Amino acid sequence: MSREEMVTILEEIALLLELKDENPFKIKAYRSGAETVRSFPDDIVALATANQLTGIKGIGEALRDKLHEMATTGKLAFHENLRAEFPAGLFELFELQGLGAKKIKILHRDLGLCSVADLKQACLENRIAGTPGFGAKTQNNLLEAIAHRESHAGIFRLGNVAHVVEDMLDQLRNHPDTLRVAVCGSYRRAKETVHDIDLLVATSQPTEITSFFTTLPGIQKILAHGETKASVILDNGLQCDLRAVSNAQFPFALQYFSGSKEHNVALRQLSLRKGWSLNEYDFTRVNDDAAPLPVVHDEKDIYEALGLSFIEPELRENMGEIEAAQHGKLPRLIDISNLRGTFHNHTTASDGKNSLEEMAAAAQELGLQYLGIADHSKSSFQANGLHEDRLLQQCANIRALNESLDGFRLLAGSEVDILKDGTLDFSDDILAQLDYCVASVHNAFTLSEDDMTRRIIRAMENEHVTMLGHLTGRLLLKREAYSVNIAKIIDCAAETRTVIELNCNPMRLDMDWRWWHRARDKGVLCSINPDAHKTEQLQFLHFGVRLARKGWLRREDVINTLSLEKITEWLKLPKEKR
DNA sequence: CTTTCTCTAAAGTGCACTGTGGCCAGTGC
Repeated sequence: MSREEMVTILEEIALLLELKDENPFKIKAYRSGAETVRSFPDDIVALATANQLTGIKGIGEALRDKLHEMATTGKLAFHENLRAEFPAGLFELFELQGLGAKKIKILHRDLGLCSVADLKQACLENRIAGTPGFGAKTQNNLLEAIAHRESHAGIFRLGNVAHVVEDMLDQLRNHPDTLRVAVCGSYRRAKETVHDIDLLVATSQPTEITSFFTTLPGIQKILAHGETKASVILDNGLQCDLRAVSNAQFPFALQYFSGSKEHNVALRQLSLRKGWSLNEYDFTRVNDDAAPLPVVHDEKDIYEALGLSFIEPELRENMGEIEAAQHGKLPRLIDISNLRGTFHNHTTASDGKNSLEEMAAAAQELGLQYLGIADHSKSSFQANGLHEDRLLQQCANIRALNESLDGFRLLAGSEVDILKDGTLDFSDDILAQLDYCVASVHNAFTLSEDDMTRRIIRAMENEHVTMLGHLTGRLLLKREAYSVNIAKIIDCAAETRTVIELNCNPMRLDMDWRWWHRARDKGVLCSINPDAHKTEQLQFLHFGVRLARKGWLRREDVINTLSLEKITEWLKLPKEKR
């Protein structure tokens, strides 16, 4: 049994125990046990098999024995018995906003509901309102939550599919009949969520490639399998299409399947003006008066032939990129190699999984020159936020640790909560002792747009607030952004010289890419921050850079491209001089 | 279920918000 399967079982036990109204601390123990297994630095499956899981914090006698049973027998009797008590479809009810174990238990026990489909039916038949604990409003909210879930069916976050996409690309690239390979579609354009994955291979043996593709591991179902095209559903439900084309067709197919549709429509119109018809295979002359056809070896040649400089895939949304390319006004986009450091990262002091030292080492390994530590503040109780004394102690620890580091620095910051009225969770004299500060909203999400905007603006007006964390609080495919007037926030950021964060956590990617172009034009600076809660999550920077590119950002628009020396100077400047 | 200021038993995350039902319970951060 793999580590992932162990984690899944422990988490499922936690849900089942919740349904049974078990001791909350027992439930918490299974959750934290799952997390311990997930992030255990050594081969935990081997240790569990040998029954050597002793002295690990969070794994006591009971979990040790259960992990041993899983590792050696491939299953867990305790889990199977528990599971047999409830219908399988009950679990999906946990995905609905506003439903927890208590209410699900009532729905199941008193109304006999076993799935989201059952619940929807019951809501429509007005059978929920009137049940003790449920009213008309709840029934309505549930219907909305169900609609929300349905609208997200079959959509995936960019960050959640990156791994499997890169894996498939590698496998296809290594096939002897492959000449060129690329991923197209919204993934290539760095949309924050994607519906499906479009892969493209240049080959002279298309049938070999499509057959090979359908035998790759991790495929749940083959939807179609022809000579030049195959379509599959992966184990995670993601649809993945492959097209095999000739080497000559490859640039056209790459351009066509990368989209967006709107961008391609505009491009084809340009093409027609030159007397050429453009499709996924080639250019053709529409009549004898048309100019001779251009020679095309790669995608860049297509754009050049149409009088355009090369348009990076991230920009292809027909949002001004074609006009800019006509006039040579495209921005030189930021690249991951431009990053020198990053802000907004957590440690074990609040809800992170790694220590200061471990985070510093991981950042150095990535080639960064500095890493900002911004643990939660005291009001974020659920995240074990720091009180003043712990914050100042951490500050001292960071400065001491820096003494032993060469060519690398930790920066002492805080992710300070913006309280309901826009004041901050720490007083100015505490904040003044930090190198920088990220201010974020973590509670009272339901304020009106005006109140929320005023609240955030008040925080930005504070001299010590270097940047604004995850502006809208959205969790992609899970929770809508709270209401806030983004245009006003951007204006205020420009005025107060407050940086806005591009939070790279794949769940967030907030502020949204659609706003960055405008913010940049007003002189607002960006900080690309992973919001890392463990060392591996520093890799989120890759997603952040792709979304920054999508927002037309250049190196000079992003403060964490500054060298350690420059950023140190910059942080010392009063805000109005930044 | 785990940890510990323990040795057998107790403690272990607090608060805001929403909706329901009559002032509290469930959910989410």
